[in-house]
Amino acid sequence: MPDADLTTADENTKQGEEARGPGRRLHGAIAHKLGTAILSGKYAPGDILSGEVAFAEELQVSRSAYREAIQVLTAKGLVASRPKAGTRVLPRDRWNLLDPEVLGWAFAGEPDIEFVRSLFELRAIVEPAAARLAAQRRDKADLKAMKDALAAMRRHTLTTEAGRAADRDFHKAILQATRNDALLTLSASIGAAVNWTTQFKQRARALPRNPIPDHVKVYDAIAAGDAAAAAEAMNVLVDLALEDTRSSMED
Amino acid sequence: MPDADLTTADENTKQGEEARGPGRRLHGAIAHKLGTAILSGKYAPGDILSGEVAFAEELQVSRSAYREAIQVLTAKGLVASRPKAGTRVLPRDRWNLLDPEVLGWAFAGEPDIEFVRSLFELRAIVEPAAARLAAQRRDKADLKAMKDALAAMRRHTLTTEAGRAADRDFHKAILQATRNDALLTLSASIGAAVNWTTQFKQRARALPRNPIPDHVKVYDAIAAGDAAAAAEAMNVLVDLALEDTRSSMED
DNA sequence: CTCCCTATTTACTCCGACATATTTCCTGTG
DNA sequence: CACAGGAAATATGTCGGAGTAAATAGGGAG
Repeated sequence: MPDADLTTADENTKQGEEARGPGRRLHGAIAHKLGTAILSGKYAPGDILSGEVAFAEELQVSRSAYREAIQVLTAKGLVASRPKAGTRVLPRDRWNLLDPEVLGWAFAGEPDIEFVRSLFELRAIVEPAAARLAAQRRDKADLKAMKDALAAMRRHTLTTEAGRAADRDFHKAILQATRNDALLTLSASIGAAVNWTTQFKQRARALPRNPIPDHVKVYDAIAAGDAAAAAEAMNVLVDLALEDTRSSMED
Repeated sequence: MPDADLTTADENTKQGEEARGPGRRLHGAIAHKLGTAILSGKYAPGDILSGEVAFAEELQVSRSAYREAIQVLTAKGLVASRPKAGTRVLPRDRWNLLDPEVLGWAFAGEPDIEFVRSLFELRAIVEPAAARLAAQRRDKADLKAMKDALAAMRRHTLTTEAGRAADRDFHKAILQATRNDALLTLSASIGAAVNWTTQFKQRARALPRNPIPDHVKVYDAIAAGDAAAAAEAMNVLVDLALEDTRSSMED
């Protein structure tokens, strides 16, 4: 049972607009709290969060707020509610792990290293193929977006937030060039995951090598329309990230 | 604006448990209605669904029900609500297209053929790589699950629902053998999409070729632990589906 | 004539109570 | 002793109202 009160919910009412924090609404804060609890394993699949009124009292909020939070969790496939039976945590394979918010919850506490590995493995599968398609379908605007992102990466290093944002922009530009909405959505999730990992572990040694030349190789191949070279160049990039993840697993 | 009343919501109260219909709850029905409206383009990104009370009256439901529905849409990244500004439809790149429910909404009306193509393209990228991993990591239980699914596919043909379910089970067993939760979640979405397409267009000519031998080749390669052969065999499978999608685009 | 400050309108957010459906337990019968 | 039917208990689903934050429009000053 959650013993902590919801004093953390007070902060979100203060910060106004587009905060990325625990949730800018009351029910958002509750969803964050419950979501992290589920993702961290505090509530295992099959457990029932019985007692709508009990939880509402526990969290010092009205039943409506608690109910809206449950609605969010239900929408993401984490729980399912049935009258009398209570709210049950669904099995993992029903969870929508690719949801950016769920990803945030997964990385809020101690992220499961196996899950991080699976995400980078997925990235290693998708991005080279995306680079291949981008090489075939990119237009001038796409190339300009990639070029701008590269320039920004050179100005700021990857140790700064601006530099990491430029890195994300570069990959996003590639995904946009694929003219594939499903891929684009997927990349948004993966990008968020990568962002969370870098934010979680601020390890300085994470950049053992200058990433710019590898990125330039990807760009050149896409600009030249060489699909095979683009896929191979991107393969080098993501394999480096995958290796980095594997090495950090041994810590 | 939605002119139809929500009499369709009555049916969901009757059917009890795990119905796959428009929504087994009232707010679920509203979310379905609004979700399909957004996915079909009836409400374009940037449009505001202003008037909580107006919509609630329009739909003949209470504000709470409408509000819960909006909460679901918000959780899936389709809309964002702010005081005074109203509820605004977010740009497409914020949408969680991989959410099974969103996929259902996309296929509820006239599915966008470009989007269907992008989904099958994603499948063509992911599944061969998944087969490769499965060949390296599968154990006896995985192989048994695949074998059982194959047997079920032989018993029922793909023209029946049971046969298609067996097909999904086969692919799911492969994805489970990858030991990759992110891939598994993704395959659930893709499987739902494939299911929706077959359900949407009941074209008899969609099966020009006996799919069993191709599936057996995938199974044999995975059982043998031959990663390259597994990837190639799966490639044949998904390329056939992709070609089928492309040909149906010309209708 | 333009810019800034203020007040009003507007629409979302939160709250507490009522109605309803379902599960479980108990009792009676075969 | 086992099974079926009914009643009670409990959680979910629904409803209308009050509070609050924000955007727009209007007025005043520069």
